Amino acid sequence: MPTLTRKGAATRQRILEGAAAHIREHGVVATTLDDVLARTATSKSQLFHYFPGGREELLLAVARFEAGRVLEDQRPQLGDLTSWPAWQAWRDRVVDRYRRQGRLCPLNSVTSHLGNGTPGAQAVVTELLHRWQGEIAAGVRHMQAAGEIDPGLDPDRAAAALLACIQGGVLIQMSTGETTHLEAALDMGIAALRHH
Amino acid sequence: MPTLTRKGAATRQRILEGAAAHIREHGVVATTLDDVLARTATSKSQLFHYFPGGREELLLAVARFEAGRVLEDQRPQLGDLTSWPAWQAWRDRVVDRYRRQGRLCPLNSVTSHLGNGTPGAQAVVTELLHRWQGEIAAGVRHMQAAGEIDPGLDPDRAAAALLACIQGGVLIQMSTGETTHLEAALDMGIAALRHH
DNA sequence: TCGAAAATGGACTGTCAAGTCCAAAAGCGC
DNA sequence: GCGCTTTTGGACTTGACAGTCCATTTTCGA
Repeated sequence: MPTLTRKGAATRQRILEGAAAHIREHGVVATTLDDVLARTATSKSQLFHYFPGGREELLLAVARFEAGRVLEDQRPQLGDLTSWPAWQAWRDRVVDRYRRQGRLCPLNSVTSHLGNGTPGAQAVVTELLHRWQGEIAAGVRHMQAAGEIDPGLDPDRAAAALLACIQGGVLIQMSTGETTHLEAALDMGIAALRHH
Repeated sequence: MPTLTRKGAATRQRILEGAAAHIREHGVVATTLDDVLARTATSKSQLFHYFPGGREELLLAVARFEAGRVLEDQRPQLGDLTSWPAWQAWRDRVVDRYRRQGRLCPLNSVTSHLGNGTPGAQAVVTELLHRWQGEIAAGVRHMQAAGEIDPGLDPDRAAAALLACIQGGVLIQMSTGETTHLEAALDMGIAALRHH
């Protein structure tokens, strides 16, 4: 593994971001290496220099890149679920994020194309889900400590359910283009926390 | 469109089911027309005779085929959500169905590969979702009529939320292999109906 | 400034799979 | 059984795209 010079690192990053952008716009299936090359003004040898594993390695890198954005896009609300208005603000932020994103979910797209069973893809997704669920659970615990949520509720299980609500809502949005299901599911999930 | 003889219809069906089976086992990406031909003991000309649109038309047909199974696999419980034990039985059936299916969701796989925006794919999925949600909503209404659910609850919105719970739970199962999220989300969704 | 290591350009190859074509066989209404 | 339509076999064409290779240029530490 050769050490990267400043220029090399920049090129690698350019390829990665270009690939991510192209995938976000056109989907994985319609993204060839040549597309990425053209868009980023790089050559084949560069791509294979920085991603020796070729297409597969590049896709995995894109998956990691996109996974990193998911939680960041929910900041700072996700880390501050300390009051009911804060939960509502987070809910709005999530809905807004996915409404903006539109019908394409790059992460889902990439990982399902890579095969969900692939070790690499699986690692990226499960780690994201795990952290996501952990942050929600932390919010639940905080509300429990504040006496706002029944202490008998299992925070992890509740967070798991809420996470599924989001995933399902987004998945449905992929097909319908509407965020109504996402909103309904999130509202129901949060309401369930309050009235357990 | 030539009229199909008995033999022709059988061949067409054989190709369709063979393609669906191969996709369920190996995923869309790893399914070529030649694979399908080999498995179904047919020739190229036959495939293009019955599916003039080629691969794309075949995939769409597979999507329709798989979509048709989804609700059928939830019978008879889905059509009979008339008591809390019945809801529980349905919940168990859904969990069981997806546990059996394992990590591959043929429908999701096919449609996301076809592109969720494609008119054909979109029609198949939205119609399935619509009918699914309708059946759940009918169950909610029935329980409302029986005085078991708060009549102030919007049945369609509740059904939308519950549907999102399922979709999200299944999506997470694709990556993790576990049905814990699906179970947690369904339980929460049904509990929300009771305690609204 | 010099030389090794890294970065780059781009032509070239090989593979694989979708889709075409035509001639031969089988089915079906009469 | 006759003739028209449907069905079938399978070779062939075409195109696309991942991945390879090597010569050349640039970077960067000593």
